[in-house]
Amino acid sequence: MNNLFKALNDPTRRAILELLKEEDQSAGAIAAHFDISKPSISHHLDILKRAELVVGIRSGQFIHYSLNMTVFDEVIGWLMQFNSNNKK
Amino acid sequence: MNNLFKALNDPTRRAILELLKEEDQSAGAIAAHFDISKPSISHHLDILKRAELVVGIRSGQFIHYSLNMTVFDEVIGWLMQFNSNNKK
DNA sequence: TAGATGTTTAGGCAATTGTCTAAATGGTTA
DNA sequence: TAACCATTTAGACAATTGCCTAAACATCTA
Repeated sequence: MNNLFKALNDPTRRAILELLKEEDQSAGAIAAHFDISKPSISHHLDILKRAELVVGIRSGQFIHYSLNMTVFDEVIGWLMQFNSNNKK
Repeated sequence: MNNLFKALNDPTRRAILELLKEEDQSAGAIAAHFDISKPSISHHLDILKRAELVVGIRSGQFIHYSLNMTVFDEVIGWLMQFNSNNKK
């Protein structure tokens, strides 16, 4: 849960997720959307990978990144506990 | 959205939210649950307040903190966009 | 008004984070 | 194999974060 919020706590990483929501993309294609160096994007992708929010699959020279939707449910679940009316 | 994830990206702050889910509490009562100085807890509360995740209402010397449930929906809404099947 | 209690503000410090450039790794193709 | 392209790793640096102690502020009560 901590890794998840850490990964989500950055505008660039959230933008990457929104990009991947539209279409799976290679690391380079992702980087092309930002005014940030490729190594930095690579680092962001690593953090997203560790949080299991994205998955990277190598295909030749390219590594194609895509969302791992299931993990989002975990965060949603944590947040949902506050919306139920089980106050003491 | 940025302030929200920033506020949520800390174990102590998330624990404070879980405490307040059970019962509204004063700043001092909240601090008593942690092995952290009161000023530090006060600072955490300030961050939660800025994110509008909690509300503090003074009652005499005490300030009673409670959750502002509505804001949680904003985060849930952002996360939900990834679970729909509107991929291109 | 003093003194006591609850909370926040101020200032400082170590750890973490996001960025960069340079160099290394993995894979393709001539 | 050599040149090339895609990506990551390494190392450095400034900005941010979370913690602390000391001091200030706010409120109540004697």
